[in-house]
Amino acid sequence: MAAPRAKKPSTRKSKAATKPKTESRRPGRPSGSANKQEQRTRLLDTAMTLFARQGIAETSLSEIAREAGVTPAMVHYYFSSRDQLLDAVIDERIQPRRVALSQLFDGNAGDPITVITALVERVMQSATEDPWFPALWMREVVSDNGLLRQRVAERHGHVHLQAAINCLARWQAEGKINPDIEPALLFVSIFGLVVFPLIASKAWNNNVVKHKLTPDDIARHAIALLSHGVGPVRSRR
Amino acid sequence: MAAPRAKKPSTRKSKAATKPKTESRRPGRPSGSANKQEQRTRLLDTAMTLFARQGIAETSLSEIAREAGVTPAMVHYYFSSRDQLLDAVIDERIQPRRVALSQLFDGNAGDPITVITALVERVMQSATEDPWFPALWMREVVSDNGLLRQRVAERHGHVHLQAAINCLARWQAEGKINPDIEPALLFVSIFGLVVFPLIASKAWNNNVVKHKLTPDDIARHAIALLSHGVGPVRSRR
Amino acid sequence: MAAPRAKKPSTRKSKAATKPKTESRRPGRPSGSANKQEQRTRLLDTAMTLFARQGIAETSLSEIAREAGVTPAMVHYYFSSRDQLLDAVIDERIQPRRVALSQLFDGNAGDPITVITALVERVMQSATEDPWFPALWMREVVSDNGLLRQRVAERHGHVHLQAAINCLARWQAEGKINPDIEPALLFVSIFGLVVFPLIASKAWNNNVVKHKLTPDDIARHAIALLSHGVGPVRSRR
Amino acid sequence: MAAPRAKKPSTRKSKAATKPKTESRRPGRPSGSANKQEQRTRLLDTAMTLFARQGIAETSLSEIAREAGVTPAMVHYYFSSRDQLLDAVIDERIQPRRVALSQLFDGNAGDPITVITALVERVMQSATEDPWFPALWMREVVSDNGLLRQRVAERHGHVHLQAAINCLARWQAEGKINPDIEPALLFVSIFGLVVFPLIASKAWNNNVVKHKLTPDDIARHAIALLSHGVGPVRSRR
DNA sequence: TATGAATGAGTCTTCATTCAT
DNA sequence: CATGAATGAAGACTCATTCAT
Repeated sequence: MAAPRAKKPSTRKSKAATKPKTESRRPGRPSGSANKQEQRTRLLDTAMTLFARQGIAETSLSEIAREAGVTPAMVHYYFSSRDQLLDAVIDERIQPRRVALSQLFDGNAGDPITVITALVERVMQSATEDPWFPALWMREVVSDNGLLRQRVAERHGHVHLQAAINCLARWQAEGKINPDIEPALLFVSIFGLVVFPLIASKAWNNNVVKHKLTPDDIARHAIALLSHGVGPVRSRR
Repeated sequence: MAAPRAKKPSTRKSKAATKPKTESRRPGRPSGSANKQEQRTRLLDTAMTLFARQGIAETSLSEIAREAGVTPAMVHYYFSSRDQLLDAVIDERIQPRRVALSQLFDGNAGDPITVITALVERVMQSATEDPWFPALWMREVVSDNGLLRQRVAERHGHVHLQAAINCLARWQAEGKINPDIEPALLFVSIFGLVVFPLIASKAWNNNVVKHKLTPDDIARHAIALLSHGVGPVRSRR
Repeated sequence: MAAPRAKKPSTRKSKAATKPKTESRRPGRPSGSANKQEQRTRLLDTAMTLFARQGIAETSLSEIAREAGVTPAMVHYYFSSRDQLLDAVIDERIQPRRVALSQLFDGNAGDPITVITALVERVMQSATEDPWFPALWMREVVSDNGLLRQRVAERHGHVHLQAAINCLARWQAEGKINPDIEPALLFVSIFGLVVFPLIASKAWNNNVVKHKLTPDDIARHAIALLSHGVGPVRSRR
Repeated sequence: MAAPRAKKPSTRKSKAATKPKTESRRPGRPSGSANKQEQRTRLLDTAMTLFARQGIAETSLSEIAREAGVTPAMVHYYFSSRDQLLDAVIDERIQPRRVALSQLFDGNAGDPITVITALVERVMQSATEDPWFPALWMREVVSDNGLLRQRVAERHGHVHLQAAINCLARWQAEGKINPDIEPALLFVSIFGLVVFPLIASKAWNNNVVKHKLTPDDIARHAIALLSHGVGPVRSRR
């Protein structure tokens, strides 16, 4: 019935170091007595943060409750079960982003590079707005056995994705895209080209690489790669 | 001390559907009395399979034991603890692959495209040889909070990766690589360009895309993208 | 972190014979719905009883739960861990008694014999009031490797004991106490002179000794020994 | 079936600090290939040491094996079971001492004080010869729920003790002993008067008491108390 | 004679979930 | 509306013990 989660992750994972310990409010009478909807949102936010920080399976409801300063029973009260909490995560946080990203291809005006550049930037922006975005997406949404992957597909299918792919395929048919490229994979490739480096570089700074890589560096890198491949830029036309 | 793992994942996850249930041998006096090393290898293999299929946190030692047809106590006998099992996974399965992949850049002879193509093919080959490779790598090794990420870094650092990056940087300095590309990210980008589509396409077939994508399709796609970007191929030279 | 305890003691130990099996209430919805503090106290009482009856290491949390008619998880609910249960035992049962006994020397009025007699009687009384007192004290509090010894010292030190010793030393300086006696040892000697015989005689009756020794017999014995030593009473003055 | 023992005592007990880590021989081919009897004796010695250091329930057979530099299976080989190891401990280490101590009263010549003094000294000597003596005796042999108490009684009864008590009773009848003293308790009182202080003072030095108490101090204290009680020495004769 | 491999039973602990209040 | 109390189920781990070699 319940969704997987793990023991207190007393692993060597850099948790202690990572966790900024948001001054976990002690339970008790809610200070502002926020209305139900606000409270729910707050809990969901807390969940997203912890899910991204430690992984979904590694985060218990008690942990979420503690971090949000409420009782574990209250998390249940608001979401009925762990399972439904995950559904809420998907419906209210994941799916809207999926739609927003795919929609860039909707008014399939413009040339590929423009739209793709926009996509890269939109992804980058998402990552900046919601700190949970890259980690959670990569590990739980697109990973093969990610805890949300199957659920996302079951609940919302791939309609928007399909539309984007169709657009790419049309472009390819029109000769605007390298024919060796597989349109269905292109969308996810673009995505990977942003998220993968974003995450990989996170733990590196001052170690593997000398200077800290900014989101802009990563976006530029992705766009460069997508625009011309690895090779040096050839003379235009 | 112990690494995270999850309760019996009785989630909606398509587990039941996914699990091919390899006719889990019932425990009992060992039939073949394999020697200790073989037995250990068998257990490690089982662990890799389950870790890739369900995720590490979602796989209990009992599950591994059951799947391998031994008692849970025996898993302990061979690995002493969950923690050390993960260390074994890293030292004996993950790290060798990390090294092998990076080493392609060692004799940094040849031009970028050749080496990169070789890398793509080697990754593809790894994925074919070891079914656990893509899923485990993506979710546990490179994901931000992957259960192996930190541990891999702690145990083995990034020496080989560094060497590969240096090679790429040299090429860039020699004008063989697009200057807008970030060498440090390139390696992981190449990787992502294979693994991401590999995984993403897995659940799609007959759904998002009409024809089943073969490993070759994916490799061709990746190489095309890396060679020239999305744009149509320009006149050679 | 966890404190030692032992496997089901299915030894030859006379356990089965000894255990009066207090009609272990079956778990289930609480009949009387005692408030939390009462419940906690009841559990602590059960723990003290079993700890005294079998030893601390030999008593598992499940055993305590069973005896108290609750689930093992509930013992955790009330004490969080085996370790903290032991801390509760010390803080709420052991230390108060330590203080009470030492305090007899506080208003150091009166002559040695009077105070010492009072001490003997107070110890005797403790043993009568709390059946767990002698056994637990001897085996776990004062024994060299008793499971509580170190913990008691760490949590509460020896302040009161020190005060009592100071009082004894003062009396000795005033010539009221045999100069060959070591004041620091006297306190524990008195204690031992009551507890040791109390415990030793417990299993003897009708065996080593013909008539059952009452607490009074033991107290008289201890006081006689402390007052004049083994020798026959010499002419007064 | 098995006798109680505990988990790896990862308690706060000062183990780490206490354990002198006798350079635990690694298992392997026995160096000297000692004959069976010697080997057995060595194992028993190791067991006594650990039992005294940590308690019986807290010492696993593996621990004994490790400390002795043999395999756990070998401990079994030599003693057949945990239970029988305890029996060996009793028959070969405990009981001989019990007899030796009681025998002091055998040739009931001499006056009480002389014999009692001899007893105190013999106990003291035992404690010096065998480091395990005081701790083990107090916690496992005489404590109410000591793991050896019942077993000792079952295996060897109290014959010698009885003889000693008879001797004391006779002396009392002859007016050589304070009539308020209970002869049956006197023996154990004498014992307690040495062992109790011996153990209690162990952890104190430089803390509760300023100067380190030597065995001689303790013996003198015990004899003083036994000879004249706490009061100042009255005019001799 | 000795031991490596294996296991069953039992420990502490954590969690999602329920329910009466 | 919220929660304190309680529990069943499961997980990692440890140990004494067996047995084939």
